Amino acid sequence: MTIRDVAAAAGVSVGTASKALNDRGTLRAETRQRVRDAADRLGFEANAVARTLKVGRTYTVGMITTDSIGRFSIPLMLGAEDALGAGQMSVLLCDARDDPIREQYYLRTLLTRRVDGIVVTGRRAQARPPLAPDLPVPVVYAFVSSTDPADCSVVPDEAGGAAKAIEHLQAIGRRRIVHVTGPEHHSSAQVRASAAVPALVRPPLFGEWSEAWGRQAGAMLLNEEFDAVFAGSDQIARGVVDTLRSAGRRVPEDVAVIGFDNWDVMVTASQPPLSSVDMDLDGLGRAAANLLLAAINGEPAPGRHVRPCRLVLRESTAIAGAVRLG
Amino acid sequence: MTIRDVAAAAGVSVGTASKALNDRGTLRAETRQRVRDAADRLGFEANAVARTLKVGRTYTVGMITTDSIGRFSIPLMLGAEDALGAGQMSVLLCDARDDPIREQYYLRTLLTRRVDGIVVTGRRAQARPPLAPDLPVPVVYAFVSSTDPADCSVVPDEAGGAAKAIEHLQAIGRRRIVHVTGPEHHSSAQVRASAAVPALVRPPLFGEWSEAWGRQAGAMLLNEEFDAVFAGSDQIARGVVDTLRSAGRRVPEDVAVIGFDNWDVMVTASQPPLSSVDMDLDGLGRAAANLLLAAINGEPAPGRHVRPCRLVLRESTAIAGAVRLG
DNA sequence: ATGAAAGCGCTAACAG
DNA sequence: CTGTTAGCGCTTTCAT
Repeated sequence: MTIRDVAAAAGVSVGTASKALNDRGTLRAETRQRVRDAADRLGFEANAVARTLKVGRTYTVGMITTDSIGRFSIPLMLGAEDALGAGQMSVLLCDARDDPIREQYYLRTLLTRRVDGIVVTGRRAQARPPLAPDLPVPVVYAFVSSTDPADCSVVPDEAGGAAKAIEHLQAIGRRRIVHVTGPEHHSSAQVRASAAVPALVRPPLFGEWSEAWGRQAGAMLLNEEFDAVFAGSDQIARGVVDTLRSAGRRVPEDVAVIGFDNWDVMVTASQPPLSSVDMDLDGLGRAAANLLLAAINGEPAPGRHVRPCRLVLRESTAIAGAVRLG
Repeated sequence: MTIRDVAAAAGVSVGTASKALNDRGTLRAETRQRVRDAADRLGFEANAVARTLKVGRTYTVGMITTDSIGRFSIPLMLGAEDALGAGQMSVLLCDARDDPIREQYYLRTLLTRRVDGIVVTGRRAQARPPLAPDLPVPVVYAFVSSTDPADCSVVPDEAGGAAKAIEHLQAIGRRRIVHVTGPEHHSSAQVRASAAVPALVRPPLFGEWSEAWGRQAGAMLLNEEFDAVFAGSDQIARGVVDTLRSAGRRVPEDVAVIGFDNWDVMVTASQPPLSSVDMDLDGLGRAAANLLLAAINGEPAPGRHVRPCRLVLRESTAIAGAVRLG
């Protein structure tokens, strides 16, 4: 079943059939219709492979997730996939699992398949070395960024997000703010903590990205004076909240708590529901996709593109209340 | 940069170059090497599109996730992607978002691109109508299954998993078991509940797939007598545990609790960590991929392939203890 | 308005 | 052992 068969069925040449099917050239309306009818009748589906070979574009992009696909990559991927799909692009999925060998293998596969471009995503916001030097197709890094400043990366403004969280806590009257977050060596923990530090009543507590650590940190803080917690993640926030409430502190009346990530399952299951900083990963993925599409169309936008985070307010910081201490 | 350039650089014909690069035909070792050197020197990457057009296989499969990619599709996808990658297959990602229009659009895209096969995944274990009748390529359904029994589906044995959970609770001496689960109309809730019912001390409590519902159900149960809870999901289990503990019941001493899904972030964050039923979604994805590869190679295995669930035991059912009631 | 023909990059059958 | 050639299915000049 090729365009030959359609042409034969419609009694025209393949060239004419091609024009009819693609709305090109100048054809009599009647002819066009006749070809289309024949195509429908035969259930003809044009072979994209052949077209690709002819026109030189595959309308395909590769998506490499450096670390394994996790909670962060998903919204990124979906946003990107959706935006690319709107541009008629298909997405080849490559899960590199944090393995440089796999990454290079996938890269070669993608180049061999002549993708029009590549988006690289991953969990770690930290800058990473470029995929490879001098790639023949545009690459955009989403969430992860490249150490080469000439590469196109789109990243969340984590420092800005942290600042918004702090400002919000201050706006509801809190003055004694503490910060509990992930591992000190983790770039996101560092960036968020640095942005918060000027407003903190004590040095940040670094630990793990887990609820258990949140609970532990909460316990450690019980004999200190504070009226707000900015947590480096929703999981940590939830752990903190649990401990505080078990110890009789009211949230948000006694202590307001705000998390980071706005991970639905965490923020809604927490009691009370958590205010949080949303990095808009879906939008990030979309933005990355659009930058890639632009680059493919010859309008690259090199450099780091920083996108704002958004505050999502829920009960855990709901009550402005009075300033309770000091 | 085509094979022509390589041939020219090596001083051979394109045919010879092709053979050298693909280890076909009979060539002098020296010639073969000369061609390879030229290819390396020029950084030649064979054009997979052209090869595809010639040999008729794309070594690409489509992966359609019916509902949006979520917690369940991810391990499925990754398992499948990994297994397919081992077979040199690339994966085209299609997120249909529960929209039949999108699904059909993607299906056409995939057919147009001449994928060698399609895997369909999704969150709902419930059977769904086939993608389309008489597809020219093999399709396998993973987790979701097709209503057409002739289609190839691979699904978890949810009833068996529920039975294992119940047996485990009985094995540690529990006799008054209750079941709290998701919406009654949800196929997974039904299947799991049906398997549990003979062993239950009261009718199942149907509600939602949320922690909040688990808490609520826990509260409703407080004035009943029971020594074990089989929850339809880890989230529900966690909610139940929280309520029980707040009310002074010890888990697992007074009430053993087991969940379903073995969702790491839930089972580990719960206090105590939750025993759970694991559907081995990664293995499911792998199995689906292998069935698809087999079908592509002319050895289809039609029908429903049921895979066992696995019990993962943690503290929430850790203590055998004495039978406390009855 | 339509048809004929060249060619995208590669492989494979057939000559030499 | 190596070169020549004929396509894979489609698009696109260029004639007619």
